[in-house]
Amino acid sequence: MASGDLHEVAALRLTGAGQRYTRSRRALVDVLAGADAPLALPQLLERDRSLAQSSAYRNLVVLERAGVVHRIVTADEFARYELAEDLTGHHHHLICSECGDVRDFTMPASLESALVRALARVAAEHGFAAEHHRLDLVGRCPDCR
Amino acid sequence: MASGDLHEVAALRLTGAGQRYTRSRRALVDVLAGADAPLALPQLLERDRSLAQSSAYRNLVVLERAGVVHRIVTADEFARYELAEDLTGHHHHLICSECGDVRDFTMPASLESALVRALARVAAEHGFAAEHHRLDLVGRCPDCR
DNA sequence: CTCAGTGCAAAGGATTTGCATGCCG
DNA sequence: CGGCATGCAAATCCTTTGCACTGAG
Repeated sequence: MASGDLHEVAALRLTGAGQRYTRSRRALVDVLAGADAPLALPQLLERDRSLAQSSAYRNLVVLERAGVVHRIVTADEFARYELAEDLTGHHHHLICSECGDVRDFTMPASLESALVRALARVAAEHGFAAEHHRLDLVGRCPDCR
Repeated sequence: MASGDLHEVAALRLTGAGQRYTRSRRALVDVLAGADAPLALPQLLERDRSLAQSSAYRNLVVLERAGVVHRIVTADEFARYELAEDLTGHHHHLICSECGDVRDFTMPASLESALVRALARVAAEHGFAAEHHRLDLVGRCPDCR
């Protein structure tokens, strides 16, 4: 997605949620859009020094509620943030069990759709209203092997 | 797995890791074996009042390092613990996005193995040493719908 | 002027750690 | 006896919140 479109969509979703698309919210979206993996808060602050910690946390909550940002929790200390899937495309995460680093990957469409069908059946069996699924591959990254 | 075998395996793994299989560690394994879903710490303490909070946390770390217990992190505040997969069988988690509750489920073997093959390829492409995968289905549980 | 957004500093809360005591080997 | 395990209380550290200030409309 082009950067302009991205901001347009983000602005639309925020105003739809009764929120403004301010300078620092736009900055967060910019940083996330420029990353190829989910970022933890210290990484976000590092990539844009003008961000204040508390405001960043607060704005990430706002962006998440507006459906612009997605928050993920791995085994390590920090939560990580990425743009919502409908802005980036469906993907999964490769997580290093040693350093907690995360990378994106995708699966063959045929397998993905077989998975979705199977999960829909599972959800139905348990009376759950399925929202989404999450597939993580955990291992040692090249640096930690 | 029979309860006796379970404790035998647990004892073996702990001594193998240079650790003792003490009364409270055994109690943790008992509680986890009696649950049909991963438990958060307050739930563990509740199910066995003789457990002390700090020792429980400490022993869960020991048990995890010995490969007896597996720790999972959902989006909510508490980490959850379950017995290691080789003691219970491979399974996945149905997670309620509202209350954080977790249930176990399994997938058809054919799909599971197709998944494993695809993931092996992805790991290789990224230079990762694959350890395991994690598939979560997120939705609203019957109580929260 | 009004009110949401901001940033600093302080508070929260799950988890970890220090330390004195108890118990297994 | 020696050393790990225990449990209480205190410390940690990511994250949230209180509050006074600023800026957009």
